Amino acid sequence: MDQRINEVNGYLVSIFNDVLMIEERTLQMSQFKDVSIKEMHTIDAIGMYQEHTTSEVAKKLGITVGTLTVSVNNLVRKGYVDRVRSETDRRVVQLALTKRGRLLYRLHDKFHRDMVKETINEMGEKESEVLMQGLKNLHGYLERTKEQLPD
Amino acid sequence: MDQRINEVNGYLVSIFNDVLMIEERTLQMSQFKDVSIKEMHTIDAIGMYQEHTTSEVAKKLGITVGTLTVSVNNLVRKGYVDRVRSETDRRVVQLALTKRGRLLYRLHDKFHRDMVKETINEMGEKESEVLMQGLKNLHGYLERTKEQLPD
DNA sequence: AAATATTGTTTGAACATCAAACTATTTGAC
DNA sequence: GTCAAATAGTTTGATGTTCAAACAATATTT
Repeated sequence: MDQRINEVNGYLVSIFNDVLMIEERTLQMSQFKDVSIKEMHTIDAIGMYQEHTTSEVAKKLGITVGTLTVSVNNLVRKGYVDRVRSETDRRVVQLALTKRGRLLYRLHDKFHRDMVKETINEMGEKESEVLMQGLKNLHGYLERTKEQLPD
Repeated sequence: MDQRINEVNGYLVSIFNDVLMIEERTLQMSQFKDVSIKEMHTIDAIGMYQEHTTSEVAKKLGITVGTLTVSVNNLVRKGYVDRVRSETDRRVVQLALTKRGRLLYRLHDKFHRDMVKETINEMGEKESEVLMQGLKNLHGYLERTKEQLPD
């Protein structure tokens, strides 16, 4: 049992590191060299479809609003994000991707989907169901742990 | 199938973010408030047992040697890491954890192990085997992807 | 012995992050 | 309706992270 725990733990850690590393390198090799991995995640959190406020995106990313403002300044300057003041509440800023931002979003999304697709294709229907259940358990445990943390 | 991919992908992303967030918050609440999550991973890469050179640790972390030198400066100042010049090759620096560094290492390791243990305990022997197989597949795919990247 | 290679450090520039002070706007209390 | 309080976002100062490039010290090769 202890052995199993170490093995699963090891795979998880490796997977985390590899995904980040591959994402980062892939970006640097693409036409989007001016985007860091953190900026990529900000673009991902802003999302393709609806507009989202600064506060919403900051919460989703788990960073402060101030940090996001700075990052969005850079992304606007580089042409990936648009800032739009809300008409109904002039305090609110809606964030949205530019055309170029959406192009990058789709590229990144494809990387993620291909990664998972490849894994699942090697497994049967039943195994992939169990894998998902395992991830769901892990996710549930983490959500419960998060709730126990102060504020 | 497409739905399954989205679900697995979603869980993976959430798990990544949650683990990082929980690790960070747990550190801030502990007696180790002066250690960031990045520094924690550096401590983890230096490891409990053998000494490792600066180059080895940098490679493991996927950062440049220069970046590691700066980070190790801080960790030495804060009392978590010792630098020892190799006797056999005076260019080489061996990195090792101090007593306090080892204490933190064990705390972090326990967090990881508890996280996985909880998940596995909720599953039967067979399911945990399948979960591991899934993670192994994913890991294999990532390793192959990594090899295809230039240097 | 001199040229070359290796190991690590330093430095300058850009980004990431937070907390706290600040501005603009909206909401609520009276 | 006005004024106080709350809310949304920005700015700023401090610290950390990261890389590339220049550098220093040491080891290896020729």
